[in-house]
Amino acid sequence: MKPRVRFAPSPTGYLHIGGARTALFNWLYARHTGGTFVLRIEDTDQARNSREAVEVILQGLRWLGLDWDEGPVSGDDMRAGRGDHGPYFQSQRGEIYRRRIAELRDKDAAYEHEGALKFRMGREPVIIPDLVAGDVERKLTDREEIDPDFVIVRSDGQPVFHLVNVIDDLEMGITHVIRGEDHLSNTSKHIALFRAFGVEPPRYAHIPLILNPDGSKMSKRDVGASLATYMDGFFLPEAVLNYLCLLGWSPKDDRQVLPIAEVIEKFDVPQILRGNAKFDMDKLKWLNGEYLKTVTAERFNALCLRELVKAGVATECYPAEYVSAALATYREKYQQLLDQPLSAKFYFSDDFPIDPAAVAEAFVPAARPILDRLIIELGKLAEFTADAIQNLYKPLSKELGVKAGALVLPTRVALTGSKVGPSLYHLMEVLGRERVLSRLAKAATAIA
RNA sequence: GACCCUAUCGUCCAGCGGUUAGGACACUGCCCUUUCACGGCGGUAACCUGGGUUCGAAUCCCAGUAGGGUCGCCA
Repeated sequence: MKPRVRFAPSPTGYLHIGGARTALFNWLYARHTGGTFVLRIEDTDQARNSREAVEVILQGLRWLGLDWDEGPVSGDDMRAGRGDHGPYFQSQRGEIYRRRIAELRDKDAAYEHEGALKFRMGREPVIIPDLVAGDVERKLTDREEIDPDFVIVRSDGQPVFHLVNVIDDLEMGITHVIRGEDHLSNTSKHIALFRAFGVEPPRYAHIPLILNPDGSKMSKRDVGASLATYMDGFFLPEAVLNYLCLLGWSPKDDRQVLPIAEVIEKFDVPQILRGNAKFDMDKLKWLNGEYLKTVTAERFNALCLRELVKAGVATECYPAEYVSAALATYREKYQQLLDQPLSAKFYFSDDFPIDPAAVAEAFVPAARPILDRLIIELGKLAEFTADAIQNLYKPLSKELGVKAGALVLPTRVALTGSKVGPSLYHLMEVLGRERVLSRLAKAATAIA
């Protein structure tokens, strides 16, 4: 029988990075085994539910490329969905729950207590055969020792998580439950529930949690906790996915950059690591950079443009070829554009930020004759290309008996307002002779 | 308080009885270079502690310690 796995998030309005990894591991296992990946929305908590919150989850999974075989297709139409084990929203499965609750009552596995319905839990330790942690013997805690039974239907008639989760997994024919380790202790309850229904529980695999760098639990407000951070930021989904694969799983061959197809091929549940992992944004960024190197100019430009728009740099009045040529000079130094998007403004406006320290260092009196000479020579250049400009600067510095930096620095500061930036000769070619000459002239005048 | 999981460089992983304990990120030295990057070549840095088992333990067992999780009419 082919495995059937599921990702069952609660629509809270954001997709947690840990949740994304849980989805990833389920997806990987399904794809590795040729099984089925089911998406089920656990929206029993009416208070924090909305179509938008469901959309956040669907869009997050789609962004990562984690396609599901069964489940909702949109948050708007909760009736529509792929698969024949629906509905895939718990809020629409009331009838199923009622039937199963009646079954437990009939079997005397549950009883009423203060308006609620409680499940008769055994007192013996439960063996949880976990694919990651091994056989776990779960004994009762001291509080459970007093009363091992637990509520499965609230006094307001709403069934609780433990119950609906088990019923859904049972009805949907889930064979492997791959979920966060925070559920490990509760699994004894789930196993007991399955047995009460007269069904063997699925196989369980509890994966370790993702922690903050300081070791604390990663929660909503922590840096990098929400997938939106990456979707809205300068990140490639394949890089995020790759990083997540490396957190708690390893290809065993010391490689870091792995195509997802290869991960699918190698992935298996028993190889998942047992310990929690701390989130390392630096490594994710490095990995992102590795992927960025291989991406098409179109995708790269789209990311850059989004950052420029955020920073208020208008590019729309420039020809597409110009914008694209300008962004190309940031290809190998995207980090700079990211950290300081305004530093790229010199391409799109004469009113760009100017670093006073750079001006003080570059526009010394000795720079005046150099700039004047450069203006003349650049004006005479037959072709205003990076190569031609470079071939002008090098000999000229020799002729003037100064280091190349003596020409380069004033030029760079005059053109960009900064000491750092893309390759000077290339950015000059992109900027074009007219803009270059006018900015150099302005700088030369300022020195005098 | 009880129960459960975990424990190799700062971080993520490799190691599964005998290794100079390996790779990556980060940090750092040198080279390349018009700046900043990229890249290339190096460097610093780890087996939590204490008992066992064994000729021999990072590797197996136990305890302690530490970190995380769970014990809800939250999911």
